[in-house]
Amino acid sequence: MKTRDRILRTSLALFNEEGEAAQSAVDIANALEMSPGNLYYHFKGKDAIIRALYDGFEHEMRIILRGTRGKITSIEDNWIYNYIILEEIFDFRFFYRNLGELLARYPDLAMRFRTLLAQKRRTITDLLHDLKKSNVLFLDPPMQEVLTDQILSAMTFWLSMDLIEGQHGEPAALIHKTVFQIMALVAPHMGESGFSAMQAMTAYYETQTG
Amino acid sequence: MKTRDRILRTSLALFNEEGEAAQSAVDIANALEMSPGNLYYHFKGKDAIIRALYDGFEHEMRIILRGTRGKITSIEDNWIYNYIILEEIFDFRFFYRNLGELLARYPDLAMRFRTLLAQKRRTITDLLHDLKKSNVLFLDPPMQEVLTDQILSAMTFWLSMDLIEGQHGEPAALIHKTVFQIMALVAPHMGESGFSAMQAMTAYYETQTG
DNA sequence: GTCTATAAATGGATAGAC
DNA sequence: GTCTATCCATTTATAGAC
Repeated sequence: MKTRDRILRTSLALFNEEGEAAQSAVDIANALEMSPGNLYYHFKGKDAIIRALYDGFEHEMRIILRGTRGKITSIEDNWIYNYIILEEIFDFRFFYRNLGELLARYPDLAMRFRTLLAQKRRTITDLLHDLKKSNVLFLDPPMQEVLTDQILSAMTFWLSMDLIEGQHGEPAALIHKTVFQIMALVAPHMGESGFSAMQAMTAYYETQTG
Repeated sequence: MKTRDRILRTSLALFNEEGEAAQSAVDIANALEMSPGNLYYHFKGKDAIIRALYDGFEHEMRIILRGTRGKITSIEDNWIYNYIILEEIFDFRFFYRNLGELLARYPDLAMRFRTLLAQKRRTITDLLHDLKKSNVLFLDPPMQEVLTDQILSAMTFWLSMDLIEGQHGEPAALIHKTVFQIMALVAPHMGESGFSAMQAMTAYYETQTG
């Protein structure tokens, strides 16, 4: 593997496990058993590494967001789709655990992240629209706005909440729990079928965790 | 005013406006037109200042959380109560905009914040319980759990979301919007009256924001 | 491409005079 | 209580040898 890629891989792992703030350029070099000088030959510094990592994240996320135009028409599809998004976020969790800090430090990334968030918002809107058309969901426009915000928030801060709460369990369980919480935001708007769908989800959730 | 209090007041203002991470001990001293040495005479460093500020926040918040045992029985009471909590959080917004960072740096504060969060959770649970008793709300226990999480999340990350989204408007409008979003989490569980209550809230919200 | 060595900058902290 | 002066530690960044 090329040195550049090794640096990115190791940095990502370090950031995810120990937190981005705790790692200096020298720490990264040490973890790679490489001199700081060499690290600086490949990347101008920690900033450049973080930007390169964000490039990767953004690229992947855009593919996911674009990949499902009009294909999500059932609650089950929706469930899977949420899973895919959350898995991707989890792979770059260092970024989401430090959002405020990072976006304040890199205004260019802040702008790009906002654009990505707007894209995500559009995807959620489309998705809710499709579910309404399939008569799975019943929402008036203002409530749809609010629900979109709620989903977007849940998808952005689940990792922060986990960090705050302390006891970290299995990543799979955390992602599963978060998907469940997102579905629970939608469930109350599913009318008659909503109650039973929620029951089924709860039951399913219980077999997964309890 | 005592020097100690001047330091706390100015630090809080600086942290809230410029972000905690951007301020060094020397910056704070400069803002107070005071030597760093003098600052260190009163506080062992930025750490001690932050801890003192957190003491204040925790004290106030505990009073608010305890202050309304069994007094919230209507949706309107609930609205006001949310307002009071969010105003208090806003006064110490630097803390909430940097939660991850700060709690990682001060494990003792992390522990205290978790305890406070648990207290808040209990308050929300009690509150939902009272609203159920008053026949305003209809929830089965698992859904109540989920709704509690949703409310707690909304109350914890509204400032982060505002920071990310960029264009900051009036603080009052932001708080108002957040209260509305929290009420919108509850509204779908209010049965027949829920729809009309939500309509009324939306109308009211619209008159407030334009 | 990779290393060693070192400079430059920053922020945290203290001693001692007033 | 407050100031000046200074020191220490950490991190970023570069020059030049191999």
